[in-house]
Amino acid sequence: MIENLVIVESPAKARTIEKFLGKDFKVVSSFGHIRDLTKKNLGIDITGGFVPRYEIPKEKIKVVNELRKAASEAKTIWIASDEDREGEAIAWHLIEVLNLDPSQTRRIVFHEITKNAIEEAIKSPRTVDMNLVNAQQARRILDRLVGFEISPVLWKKVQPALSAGRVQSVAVRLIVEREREIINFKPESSFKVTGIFRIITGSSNEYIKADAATKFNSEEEAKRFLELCREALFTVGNIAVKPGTRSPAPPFITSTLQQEAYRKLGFSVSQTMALAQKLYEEGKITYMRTDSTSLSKLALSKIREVVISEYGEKYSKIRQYKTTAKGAQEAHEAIRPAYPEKSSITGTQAEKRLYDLIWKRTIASQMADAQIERTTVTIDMNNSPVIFTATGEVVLFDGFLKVYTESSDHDNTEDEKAILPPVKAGMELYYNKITATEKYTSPPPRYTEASLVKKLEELGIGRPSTYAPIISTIQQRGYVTREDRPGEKRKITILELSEGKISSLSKTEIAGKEKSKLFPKDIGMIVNDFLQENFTDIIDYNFTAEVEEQFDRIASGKLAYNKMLKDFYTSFHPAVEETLEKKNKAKGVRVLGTHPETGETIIVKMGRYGPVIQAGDPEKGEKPKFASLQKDQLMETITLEEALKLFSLPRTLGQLEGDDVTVGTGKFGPYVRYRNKYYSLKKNVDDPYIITLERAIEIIREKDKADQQKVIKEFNEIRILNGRYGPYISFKGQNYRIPKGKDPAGLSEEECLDIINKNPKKDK
DNA sequence: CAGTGAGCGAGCTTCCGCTTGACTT
Repeated sequence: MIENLVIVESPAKARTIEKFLGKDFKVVSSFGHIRDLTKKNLGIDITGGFVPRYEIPKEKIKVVNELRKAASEAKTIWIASDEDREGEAIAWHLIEVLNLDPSQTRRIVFHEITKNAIEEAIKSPRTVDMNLVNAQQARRILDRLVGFEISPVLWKKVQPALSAGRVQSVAVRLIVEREREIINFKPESSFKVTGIFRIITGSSNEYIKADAATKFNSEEEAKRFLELCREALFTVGNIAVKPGTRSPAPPFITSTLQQEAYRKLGFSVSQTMALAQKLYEEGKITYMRTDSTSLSKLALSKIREVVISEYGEKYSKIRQYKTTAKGAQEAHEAIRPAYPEKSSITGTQAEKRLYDLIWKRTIASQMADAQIERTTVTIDMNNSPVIFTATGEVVLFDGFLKVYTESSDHDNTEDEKAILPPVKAGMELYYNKITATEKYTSPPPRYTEASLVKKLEELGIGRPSTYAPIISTIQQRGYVTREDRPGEKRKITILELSEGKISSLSKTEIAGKEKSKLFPKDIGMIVNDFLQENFTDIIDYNFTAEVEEQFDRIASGKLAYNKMLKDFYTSFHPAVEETLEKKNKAKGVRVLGTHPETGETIIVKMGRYGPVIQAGDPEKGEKPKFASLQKDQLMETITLEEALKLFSLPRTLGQLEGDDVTVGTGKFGPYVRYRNKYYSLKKNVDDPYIITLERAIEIIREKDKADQQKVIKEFNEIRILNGRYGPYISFKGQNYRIPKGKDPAGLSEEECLDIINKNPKKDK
């Protein structure tokens, strides 16, 4: 018999708490929720008043059995799940499932994991808050209704295996709408003028870099201005010195950690979370799924000690940050080092770097403001109203900047903060060089995983535990893809005034180059438009915020959960029925034009295997021809010209030793085909539309040569090959590893068979 | 590895939010 059993959500938390509580307490973990709506069907009795039907998922049966056993052996049971909506529901499910006797069950919560806080919590137990539980049930049921009623509509009206939901559909919408803004964006160019001026101070020359405050719309205007500059007398006008301060960013929460780890370390959202999980389990950082920026009292005083001993008293400033995230539940502390005095840890390189980031951010958050002096100098011209301005920045006191500066999403390479030379008003300046550079306006940026999380958080959509899964779901469904794009070359003109001469040169720059950005795919755009048309309210950016308000009213006992659900359902469900009944299948059909030779109508649509262009209308008795779109083409932007080009493949280039050499493009990109063998074209080198027979033969010869070297030995169906990871055995489409210490070239057929039989093949 | 785009129908797919392991290569 155990005296006390404490149940928490996380096993790592259980381990920590057990240390504080002495031998009368046993601490176990529920591993999150233990019960959920039935998986196979809707799991809700709608006519009975939105009564949920719960079941214990298969993977949770073992945990539940262990909890049952532990509970039956304990005198008093303390349920210490998180103090938020989900945590309260977990507590209630535990009581129900374990059939706990209320007289020997206590609900407790603690806000920080310290001996003191836990002992305090145990002194003041309470009962389960059923209003809060009902708010969670309403949330759960609403999400199930939306997901399980709309998804089947998509299976019927768009494509099988698609999905829709309160959160994922909005995430997709953000990406689709951003892409459309980019598609419709028309870049405009103007000329930005920058001068390097010389001042004479004593015997030496010093230089000052300044930008003209006016931009010029055309090359002619820019040139005329440079002509003025050639003749102008430049003098220092105004000198304005402004003191300023900068304050540190608050400690990390899940979303800001994901953003900074992406910006500073290049980690993906899921990578960051996996690393943070590891650090948490090893007791190196506090819990990594949190929406609260607050730090415990104990942590604050520890951090203060670290700041003072490392940097001195005047660098220290205690700050408590207010949590600003919409819908934050604040069940945990901010993400911080468990032991702030440890500025580094042992572990992999990635773990060390993430820890370092968390440590710096936490320490900096408790440091003094930086004191800055910003100087703006204007330079006047005697023959033009245009002024030049130069700004310089001097850090008078670095404060938190000594440790950490937050990064931004936009690369501000131009924003260098120089120190200005000593100038006085009225001083004469001489130009050294003045350039007018053509600059294009840029479209709004595509989302990265991390900036999408930021946006979702601003909208109050999704939770710290779901940001990473949302991103993988919308990619798995094929709605969006994370990709690099090479960008396109663009010509720009630069005018330069130097030593009285104006010269013009043209340069190329790369525009629209992208790395690891989220792009919508055709099916994502079709589903988005379909939802927009038929379920406008659900994918409204404010939908979550509105239902959250109602959940809050349920939590405070002002609204009955089934009343809320009934009101929602009576307006939602008819839209489902009506869409099923009246709407045609959404294929995203768009007419591109007519074929210039045959006169057939060319359309683009979503086919069974992906987006296709189609020439000819079967309803007019024409036999349609099809061609798949290329990976980088969108149904929304493909032109007639590009579409016609797609029909030109596959084509025959000519003959090699009496057999045809053809070129086409397939599932894995462009290829050359010869005697039933495929040869991939080199990426970014060969183009299937313009490749010559000579080049194709070169590719064939190269690959054949490589393949010959690939085969080490051959016995009937057994082949010993050289692969990417070294030699291996290939037999009937299965690959087998050669045991260490064996010479691949020296293997006999029997030895090979032996290896094959010892490694039974798996069905996949 | 590299094709496919007729139509029918059975049986399957799906949500969000809590939490960590199992499986090998």
